[in-house]
Amino acid sequence: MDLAEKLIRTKGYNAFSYKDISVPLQIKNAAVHYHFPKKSDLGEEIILKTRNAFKKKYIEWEQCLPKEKLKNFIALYEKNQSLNLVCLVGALGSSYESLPDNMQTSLTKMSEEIRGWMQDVLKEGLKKKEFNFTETADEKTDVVIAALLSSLILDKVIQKNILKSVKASILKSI
Amino acid sequence: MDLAEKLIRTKGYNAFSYKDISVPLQIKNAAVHYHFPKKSDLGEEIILKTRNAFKKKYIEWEQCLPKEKLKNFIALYEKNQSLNLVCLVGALGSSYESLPDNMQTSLTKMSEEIRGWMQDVLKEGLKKKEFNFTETADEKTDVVIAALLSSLILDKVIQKNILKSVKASILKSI
DNA sequence: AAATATACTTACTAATAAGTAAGCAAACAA
DNA sequence: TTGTTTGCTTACTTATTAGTAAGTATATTT
Repeated sequence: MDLAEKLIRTKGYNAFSYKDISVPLQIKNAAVHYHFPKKSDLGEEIILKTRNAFKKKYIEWEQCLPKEKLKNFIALYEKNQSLNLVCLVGALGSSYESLPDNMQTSLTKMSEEIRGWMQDVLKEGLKKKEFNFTETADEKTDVVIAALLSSLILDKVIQKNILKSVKASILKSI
Repeated sequence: MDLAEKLIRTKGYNAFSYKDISVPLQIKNAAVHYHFPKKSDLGEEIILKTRNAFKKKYIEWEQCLPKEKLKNFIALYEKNQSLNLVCLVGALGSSYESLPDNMQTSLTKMSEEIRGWMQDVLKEGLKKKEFNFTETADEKTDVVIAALLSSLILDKVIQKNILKSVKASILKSI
């Protein structure tokens, strides 16, 4: 699953095959099919795994102040950047129409959960006067999650540290 | 080319084949190969076409004030949204590693051009006191282009009007 | 009028893809 | 100790993919 996830997040879901997993692991193609009968089963499991990992994180951060939560969230992207990986939503979402139904559904649910969490963080920060941006929390949420998502893509394409700028801009404007 | 572009921007480069072009056009597979011997030739041509279209646009906007230029740029994304298409950089960039060399190169060049243009617009707006954000123009550039890019992806995944929020947030914070 | 270029079609090839059915060895449970 | 489950392998099938070689009809140029 780790290998498959890395492949999805560098080459995309449609550009990797079970051979890309079986060869490095020195097993046969059919062994992969034993664990994940269909490629979409593997794809869905990876989404669920990522979603659970995020859930674990934000439970861990529950006692943090909003600004700290936001910084922790950005740190997740910095981790991805250091591993040269785009985020899963970006990797899969850009070819949403080509995804099997079960993957579309679980990707949508995960994305909604992340967005909902960020809305809560920004609202809490506004209430606690830790933040004082002029937009509504919902509007700000969408710029923040959108900008972070793309920054990992643009990092690769432009080969500049886009995430660094995005982080600076978010923290200054919040 | 229009058909191929649409396929790339809905399903991704690796999820479409020449059959997806030849069948609707009622021609044979080999006819497509006659015009674009390799799939990567077609891919590159689409990038160059998009780049030229953008160049034409920003030359058209040369006399506009910075804020107007920014609004025109956002309107490009609104157009894409209405057609249910993600932008080309998002569609291709998220699977950058899987792209043929010639496509990587031309995608990078186009993205740099867009980013450079936006940097100029924001610097000009700052100088003319039309904008007064606290970040540097270079930092703000990266949030703006990143947020717009993702908004079209997230629109599909979350099925909410993310671009609308992003637009509102950008215009309020600038 | 002859030569040539254009835009295909027909008919393939070689490679790779996802997926399956049947068999087998080792671990484990009754 | 016998039976069953687990985790594979072997050996396929079927479909699709990118790409090509050779031929053909229609224009266009010389």
